[in-house]
Amino acid sequence: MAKRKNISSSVIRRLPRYYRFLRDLDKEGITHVSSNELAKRMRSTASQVRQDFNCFGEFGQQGIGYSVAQLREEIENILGIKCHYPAILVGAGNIGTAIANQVVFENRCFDLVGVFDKDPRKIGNHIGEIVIMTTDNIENFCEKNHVMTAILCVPKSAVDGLSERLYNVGIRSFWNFSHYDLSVKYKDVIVENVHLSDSLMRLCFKINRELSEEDN
Amino acid sequence: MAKRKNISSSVIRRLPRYYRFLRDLDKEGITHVSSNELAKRMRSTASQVRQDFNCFGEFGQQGIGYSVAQLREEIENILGIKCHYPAILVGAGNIGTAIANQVVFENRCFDLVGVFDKDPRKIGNHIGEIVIMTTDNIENFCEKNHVMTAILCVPKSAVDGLSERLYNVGIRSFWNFSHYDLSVKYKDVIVENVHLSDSLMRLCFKINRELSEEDN
DNA sequence: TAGATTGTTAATCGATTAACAATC
DNA sequence: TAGATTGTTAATCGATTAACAATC
Repeated sequence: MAKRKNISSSVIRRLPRYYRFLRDLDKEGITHVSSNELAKRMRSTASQVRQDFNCFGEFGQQGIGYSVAQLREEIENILGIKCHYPAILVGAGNIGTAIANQVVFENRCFDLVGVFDKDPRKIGNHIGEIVIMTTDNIENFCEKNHVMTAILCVPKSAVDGLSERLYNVGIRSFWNFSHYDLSVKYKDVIVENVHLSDSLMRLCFKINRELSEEDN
Repeated sequence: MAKRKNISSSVIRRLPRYYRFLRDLDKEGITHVSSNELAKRMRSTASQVRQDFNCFGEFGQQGIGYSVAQLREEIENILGIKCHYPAILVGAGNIGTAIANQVVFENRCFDLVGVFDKDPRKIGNHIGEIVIMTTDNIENFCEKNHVMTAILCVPKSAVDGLSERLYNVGIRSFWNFSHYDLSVKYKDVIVENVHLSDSLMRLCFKINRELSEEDN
């Protein structure tokens, strides 16, 4: 690990992508890679690759490049993938259920320990092996289970009240799928937003721009 | 609309968020807003707000501010939300189904005209009013229906072959949920990526960083 | 040794912030 | 008119790219 500068958000954004490409290289049986080769694969630049890695330490060897296995391991440590943070998911609707099944159960850094919904018809149903509980006693559950992170898949109207309750029992990190900007209300909170409709609007914008350029 | 500079990706990233906040202001019955007020709400800066809007034209009035309704409308036009692009969704698994029901049916820029899956057991099932079809004849369907955009919710292993087929029938815009970097392979393609597991890893990283800072 | 490639410093480029004249 | 706030130019800050000495 070593160095600890202030990592810029640009670098953070790229980290998981490095990890993915290194995992692929590893699978392909490639043992060493130069910043130049890696950059080509990722459509990045050798300079950027080296600068990014140098935020964290010196992982390469002059004249030779980087050991794929070692670099992969380093990035794994930097990301902290081997941690186990107890997490809950709130809102067992379409998205919530899909996220739980397809992403959360497969990830290695967060352990899903509870799923909550306010719809009485859903209470008692299962997601994986987890029983859906009512949100009424969510505070107790969080305290008992030392919940670190909440995954928010509830509608916008419900986030405000809910996030406040979770904040009050000490939860300070959120994976937020709702159309609500948590960081506007709380500033000592870690938030990763997945604003799906924002993403779709950006796609729309890019298409329009492309089409209007063709007209010229 | 007016001006047409090269809009930076930083500005594009922020556009849908402006749109959301303006919609909220509108709902609250607020008719005028200054760059300063808007910035406060969004935890941005007045300078940035004005700079961003000025990429597209002059929407404000000195001494008074911006008309919420007008600005909202302008951003709607900039984003192109009122367009109707025929889109297909490929991969009717957990995520695919959730995305279709919760995001795609509710958006206004893309019309979902077809859903595809290769699993024979899913063929014939419905998502909303749309019947799930086999991917075998996806090319024909795309051509007949002038499909503009593909939403990719298939596993990584399937993306490579599938995206090639879609590219070959002329599809040049993708909303990509798979762990695969389409833009590495095709450079004349518009891609919006939603790499969910990348997002979760970033959250993990940020938590770890926070915790290790507390140790100091 | 010669060639390759790193780590790192310096140069460039772009994005954000500050300042201010124009004007409602 | 005086106060407020824009649009826009200039200054600052940060991120990316280029360059190169160190070294495997």
